[in-house]
This record gives sequence, structure tokens and C-alpha cells, in this order.
Amino acid sequence: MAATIKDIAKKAGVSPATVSRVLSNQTAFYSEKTAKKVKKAAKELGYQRNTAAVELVTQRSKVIAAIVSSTQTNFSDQIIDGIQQVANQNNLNVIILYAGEKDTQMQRKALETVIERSVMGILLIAVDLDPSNEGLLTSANIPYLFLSITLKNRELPFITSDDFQIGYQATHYLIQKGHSRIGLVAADLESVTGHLRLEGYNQAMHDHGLVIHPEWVCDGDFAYEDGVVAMKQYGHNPPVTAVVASSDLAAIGVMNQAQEFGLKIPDDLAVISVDGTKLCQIVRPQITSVTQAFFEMGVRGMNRLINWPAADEKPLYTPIKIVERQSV
Amino acid sequence: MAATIKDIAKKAGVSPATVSRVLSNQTAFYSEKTAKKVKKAAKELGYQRNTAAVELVTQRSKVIAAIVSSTQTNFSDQIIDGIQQVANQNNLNVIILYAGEKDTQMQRKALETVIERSVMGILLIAVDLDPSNEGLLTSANIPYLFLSITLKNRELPFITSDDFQIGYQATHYLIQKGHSRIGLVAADLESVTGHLRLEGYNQAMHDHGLVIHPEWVCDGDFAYEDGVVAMKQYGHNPPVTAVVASSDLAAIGVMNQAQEFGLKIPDDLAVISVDGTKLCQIVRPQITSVTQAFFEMGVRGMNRLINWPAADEKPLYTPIKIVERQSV
DNA sequence: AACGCAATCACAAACGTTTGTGTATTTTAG
DNA sequence: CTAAAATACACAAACGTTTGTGATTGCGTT
Repeated sequence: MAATIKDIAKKAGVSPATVSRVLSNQTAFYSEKTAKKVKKAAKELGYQRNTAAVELVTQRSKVIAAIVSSTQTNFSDQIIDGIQQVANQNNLNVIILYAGEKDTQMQRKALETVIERSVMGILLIAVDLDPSNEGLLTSANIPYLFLSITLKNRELPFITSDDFQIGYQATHYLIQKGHSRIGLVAADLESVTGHLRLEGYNQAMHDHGLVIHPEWVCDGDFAYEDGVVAMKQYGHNPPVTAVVASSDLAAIGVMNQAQEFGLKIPDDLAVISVDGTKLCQIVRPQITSVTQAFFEMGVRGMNRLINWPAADEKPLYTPIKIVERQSV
Repeated sequence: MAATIKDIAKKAGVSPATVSRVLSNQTAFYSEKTAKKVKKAAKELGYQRNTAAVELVTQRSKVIAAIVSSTQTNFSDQIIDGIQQVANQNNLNVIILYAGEKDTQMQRKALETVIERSVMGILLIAVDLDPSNEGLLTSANIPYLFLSITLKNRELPFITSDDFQIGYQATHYLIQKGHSRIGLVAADLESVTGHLRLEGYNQAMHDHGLVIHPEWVCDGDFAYEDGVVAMKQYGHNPPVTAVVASSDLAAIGVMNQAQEFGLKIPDDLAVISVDGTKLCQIVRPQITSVTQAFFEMGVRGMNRLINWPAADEKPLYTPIKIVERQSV
């Protein structure tokens, strides 16, 4: 059904080789006259290039794969925006695949899909790769980069925010505002990310001579529900006067549950969240947050992939900043 | 670098043809003994199939493309979840592409990308296709389906909610609750979707003998900001006692601005939104909504694509239901 | 011992493109 | 006016796989 390069060649009275060179603008190889004939024929036939054939012969593709885990909060959109922007500038295509959350099978399937297609680069957004899938990725001979996650395996390249700093600065900010009894919510302690944030939190407490109460930190998974269960654990008379929540959604969870308890935000309980997505601006009170540079993560990730294998760019971390709103 | 089927053939001492058949489980063609040898060799070489070659020769692919426009609110995640589920059941791959919002260029590029790859089906999620790109889509000879949008061009197949019913039922619900002065916010009147919802709204008002005030309907684009500007237009002493907002985000916008004005929700102003995403549950007060069956849209869309070209399934609309929460 | 039939495999063509190389044709230089 | 150089094109191989068809083997039956 679909027209091929040979059909065009026949119609224009030239060889397929010439058609190919015209269509890919190899200006040194053809005259303007034949170019016109070829382009006209191509248009009339509604020609669409067959990418499979192109990639087969050229042995490379112009697509970047972004593998995203379905996260509780939706910061990945911002990262993908950054990716898209750079892709457009460089005439690359971006395809996005879902890898579930902590779903080894889906991770594997997504990886196999993109490796079989031999994409030119793989960006893994917030995916905590199962060790059993690492081999697949590393031996595929395709540039790859983790985004928005700190990994156990430090050999794997990644770009993210400095999670220790996130924990430290959030806590430090609350201390500066006069708080000394500070909780940590939805910490996700099994992950490196969560662990580092906890360390930052601990360090900040320690630096200011505050005593650390392990029962003030609540585990969780960045989810809204984790925020509410944490707050329920604190109870009507919370032992803390402020909490740092590890995601915007978790922060909303604690705020809602706190209000359920009749507590006023920020007077009875101050809240600072990490991420700083639009959610912070649309809830009331608006949430003061440690805002991450997600868009920039996407941009830098793409640039790094494009310039592969660049010498190791040093700065692995995108900046964070505290945006003051109404919740503390 | 990467191992091919020929390498395996050499290593296992068989022909490439046999390797191919073993690897694709054409059980009628080989003995268990050679199968073992082949599989062993394949594993040792870390073989990954070259999809470009496969698709070139078989002339078909196992990927479904989902083209999404970057929407204000994020219901597309739910649709994609539905798509993914069916895809997994049928051993298909899903790739997602962004088409910007009302960006003709990006639409065209996304379409060309998937057509060149001759995917087996295209799902367009909430993309309002520019007429200039219609030809591309329709002449590509690839099954396609629009999701979550009502189109001007009724020739194009789509699955969505019944927008007239959305407008009608939302309005009717408010009337039943005793309201007679009802506004319509962020209506997106240029789109068919917005137009139909307005018709539903008008019809419901008319059916109950209520007078229609055109100045009570505010245009917009489903965005949060559209909600706040609409509310600002209504002012401190709004002429309406209830509004239907055309998205959850827009509803939050009016609610926030209303509270800014010192109005209590739902006592001074009732709000019903359409969509019913998780946002409705996490804001306070929780928003009563006309909830759409996004997940089901994805599922039905996929099934329709898979069974292409099925006889025209009749029910083009997925169900909607009103979920009562706290905002009216 | 000769035959037929499965079972198992190898051969080779085909998919649509890119690209190195060869070959006419035209242009330029001397 | 001739030779060299540049231009414009065609030929054909190659990419990695699938699949129709033909060849070989081994077995059981007479």
C-alpha cells in the first residue's frame, strides 16, 4: 500500500539512490532539476519514510526513550517538558514508556522494548531499577542516565537533586523559623533518597543542638495517604510543631489530617514539602516547599545523552531552593 | 557489537532460519535438542532482537502509540493506565508522545514519527487535531481513535464522555439541590466539547424553567487560572449561588478566589466540577464532581484498536456519574 | 531391501533504505 | 580543441530478520 522510494524513483525516472539523497538533502549529489521531480513525485504518492528500513541500514535511531515510573506525585511532567525542549532543538523524537512502580517485570519489558529498538539514549525518570535488570541496561551499549533518583549503585550515572541538602535545608529552615520539635513524614527510608534526606534532617538537628526523636520520623512512600497516617500517628496533640513532608502530596495529607484534628496551619503546625509542583500553589494554605529544578533535570539529562560519552560532567546535582508560601 | 541471529546460528551450529524459529517459538519446526542449544547460545551472547529488522520484514509492529496533548489537568494518566493494562494482556508495547497543546507543528511531528514507524494503532488523547494534519492521519492506513474529546469532524472515530450529558447532569444536580442562579466556568466555548456542555447546561436550565443569563458563563481553557478569573468577574457579591466548573483545576480556582472574597463553600457558593480526578479528594472542601470513566476510556479504546476494523461498536460514550463530596 | 512419510533443518528471497563506488556527461582549463 | 576535473546519476551491497520451499535424515512398513 504505502509508497516506497522505488515507486518514487520510477515515477520520477531516476534511481532509488538519487531519491534517497534528495529526500535527505545530500545536496552535493543531485541537481535542482531532479530534486524538483523527486519531491513532486514524493508528495503525490504521499510518501512516508519507513523508519524500520532506515534504522536497519544506518544502525542508529533518532529517538530518545524516557522510562518513567508511575509516581505518586506528577513532577515527571516537568522533567519530560525539559526533555522535549532539547529534543525539539536537536530534531530528535521522544517516546515515553511506563515502568509501573517497583514492578520488576514492567521495568524489564520497558527496557527490552527500547533496547530492541536500539534507541539512541535512555532516560530513566524516578525508576528504582531492580538489580536483576541492571545487566540489561548496562550491556546494551546505549547511553543511559537516571533522573530524579539517587541510586544505591553509584556506578550508574544520574542527575538529581542533592537529597542530603534537601533534608538539611528543609529542617534548617524550620529551625530558623523557631521550631525545635520537627517531624519527618513519608520518608521512604528503604530508598537511598529517603535515607539521605533523613541524614540531612539529622545533621541539621544535630548542628543546632536539638535532640533527635526517632519516633518523629514516619516512613512512607511519598503518597498522600502516607501524610495522613503520619499525622494520625502524631495525634490530636502532636509532639512536633513542624514537619517536613517528602512530597507535596504527603504534605497535603498531613495538612488535611491536621485540620481534621482542629489544628491550624501554620500556627499549630508548620509544614514544608519537597518538590514544589503546582499543587503547592493551589491548596490553601499554600505550601512552602523545597522546590526542585525538574525542568532543568530534563534539559541537562538530554544534553548529557546527546554529548555522549562526554567526559564526566562534574555537577551531578540540579539546584534546589526554598520557596516561601503560607504553610510555615 | 550486538549479537545477531547469525552469530547464534554459528555458535549453535544451525542455520539462521532455525534460530529464528526457535526464538519465536514456532514449535512445529524444530527439535527440543536444537532448541536448547540455540537458547543457550542466545543467552550467552546476550542476544537482543533487532526490532527494525523484524518490522521491516514482517511489515507490522506490536506497538500502540498514544499521542497526548499536554493538558492542564492530568486525567490522561488514568487513560494511559487503561491502555497499558490492555496492552500488557495482549503483549503489546505502548509508546507515548507529547503533542503540545494546540501546537500544529508538534502534532504533525508526533504523527509523522508514529506513522513512519508504522505502529499498529494510534490513540489520540485529548488532542484537538488541526485540520491540516487530518490527511496525514487518515491516509496512513493505520487504525486510530480519538479519546476524551468530541470532534468537529464526526467522521473521525472517538470515544469520550457525552459532553451534553455532562453539562446537563451537572446543572440538573445543582438545580435539584435548590439552586437556580447557576454559572458555567472555563467553558472553552470554541471547542465542540465546550459547546456541547453549554448546550446541556442551557437545556437543563430551560427544562426547569430557569432563565439563562449569558453573562453567567465564562469562557476559558480548563485551567486553574480560568477559574480564578471567572470568580473575579463574578465579584464579591456573585450573581450566582452555584457554578459548574469544566475541570477540577478550574473548580479549585473558583473556590480559592471565592474564599479570597470571604465566601464560604458550599454555603455561599456551591461548586461542582467535571473530571473527578484525585484532586477532588485532596482539596478542602472536597469537590463534588461529574466523574468521567477515564480508565475505561483507555481500555475500550485499546480493545477497539485491537479488533480493528470491527463493525462500528455503537456506544461511543463512556459512562459518567456524579460523585457527591463537600462542595455543594 | 525398498519405499514412503514425518520430522528436522538449510537455502535464499524479501522487506525499504543508505551509501561506497563506478560511469556517463558536462564543464573548465590550458 | 583536448585533456582533466567536476557534476550528476545509477548499480549493487548491506543492514537483521522472517518465511516459503526444498533437501536430508531417520523411522516404520511392506
